[in-house]
Amino acid sequence: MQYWLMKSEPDVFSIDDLKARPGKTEHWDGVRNFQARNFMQAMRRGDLAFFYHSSCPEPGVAGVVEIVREAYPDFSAWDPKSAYRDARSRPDKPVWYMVDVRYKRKLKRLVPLAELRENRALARMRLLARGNRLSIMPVTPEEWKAILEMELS
DNA sequence: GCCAACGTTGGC
DNA sequence: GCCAACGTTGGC
Repeated sequence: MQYWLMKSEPDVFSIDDLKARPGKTEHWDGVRNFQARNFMQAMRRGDLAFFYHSSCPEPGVAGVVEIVREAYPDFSAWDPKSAYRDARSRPDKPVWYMVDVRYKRKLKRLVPLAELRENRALARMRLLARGNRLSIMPVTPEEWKAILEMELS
């Protein structure tokens, strides 16, 4: 079992949007970065991920989701109406992949990025590394635990 | 294979 | 809106 963090802009898709979804499940499309894609392909059913809100007034960890379907081709890449369209990826030769996630819960409060930066237990967390732009990344069990503790403080 | 130019991410 | 940092592209 592995832990992950997945970024989403809440204006586009928030933890509340996921919660409101039929079956509380959604496919995580639109990842167009190779490193992030590779991490998604390493995800396994049952893995847990933090749902992180980015590019918004208060960025931070908003909730927990479960991976319920492992990587499969991201069909938005060949949807002419999609903003994520990428002609390099085709049904017979997909380049981009997505997973399905299911809502588990919202944290009791949003744990803001600013607080994560203050927690010495997270000093080496990938999310906090200088210039980090990855939208999908692994989280260590220690980091996972530390963030869940912050939820209650 | 190098690397400059460009586009994007994302915090502030 | 600004800008630092990074990934990608494309000329050579």
